[in-house]
Amino acid sequence: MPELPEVEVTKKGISKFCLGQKINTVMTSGVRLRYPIPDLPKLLLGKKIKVVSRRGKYIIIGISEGFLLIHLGMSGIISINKKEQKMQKHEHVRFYLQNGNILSYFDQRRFGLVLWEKQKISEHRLLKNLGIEPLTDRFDTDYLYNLLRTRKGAIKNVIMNSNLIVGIGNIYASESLFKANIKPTRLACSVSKKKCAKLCTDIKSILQEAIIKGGTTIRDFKNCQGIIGNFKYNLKVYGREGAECFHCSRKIKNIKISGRSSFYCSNCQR
DNA sequence: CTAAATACCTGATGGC
DNA sequence: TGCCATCAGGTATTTA
Repeated sequence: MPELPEVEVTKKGISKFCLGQKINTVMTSGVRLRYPIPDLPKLLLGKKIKVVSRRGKYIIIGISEGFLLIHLGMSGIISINKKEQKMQKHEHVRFYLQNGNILSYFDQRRFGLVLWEKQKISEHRLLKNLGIEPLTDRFDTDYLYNLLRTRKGAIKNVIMNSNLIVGIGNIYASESLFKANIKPTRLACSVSKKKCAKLCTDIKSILQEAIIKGGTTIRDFKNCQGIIGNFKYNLKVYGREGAECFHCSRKIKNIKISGRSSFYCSNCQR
């Protein structure tokens, strides 16, 4: 489900409710996510939330003496509410905060994770090999060109590889490549420097706009206050198989690239 | 080293 | 109604 924009929206949303808050109670489902959930009640009771940040699609919550590392997988949602109720289906972690807010982590498919890390967070095995943040200034034409020039795989796979660039998933890969007029199957090494310049700015503008729109909700995604994202109205190719290209009116195609649906216009993208 | 396939889950959907 | 196959926003691990 969530790519960089959805994770950023989630992170921003929960920050204002949790920053500086002490954790009064912790509950867990006892069900295993991608990895087993650690003994959070023992670890976090009475501790204070100091910082909330994001690295790629990971949310990092800094709490006295350690970090909570959270990933939403395909179906994860973090919600904030105030009223007490029974643990719900697919609710795996719940924090009762001092200010009365209850923060819950839901994940239907359980591809996500909630881990506790006491060491330096950037050294964590799941974070240390992550690629560049696409919304930083360091991610520019030269950086992208140098990344692509040596890769023989499909450009779509390369920009989705989180060890190279973080945060771009199946939706925003298709959308960025459409905007840059690059066919998703094109070999990365065959993309010219001029095209790299366009792709670089298009990736940034797509992600930025998606954040502003509150993310993309196809089916499940909601921000921490239960509000869906509206970037789906900006989608030009994703999910539009058989519909007319907004630019040239030809039919949008859907092919599999490494097993993932990939939408594009065979006329506008080369 | 790179690139593609596989496995991990639940649930929705469509064909027969 | 039921059953089966396929699909879904991710990614660590395995295989080639």
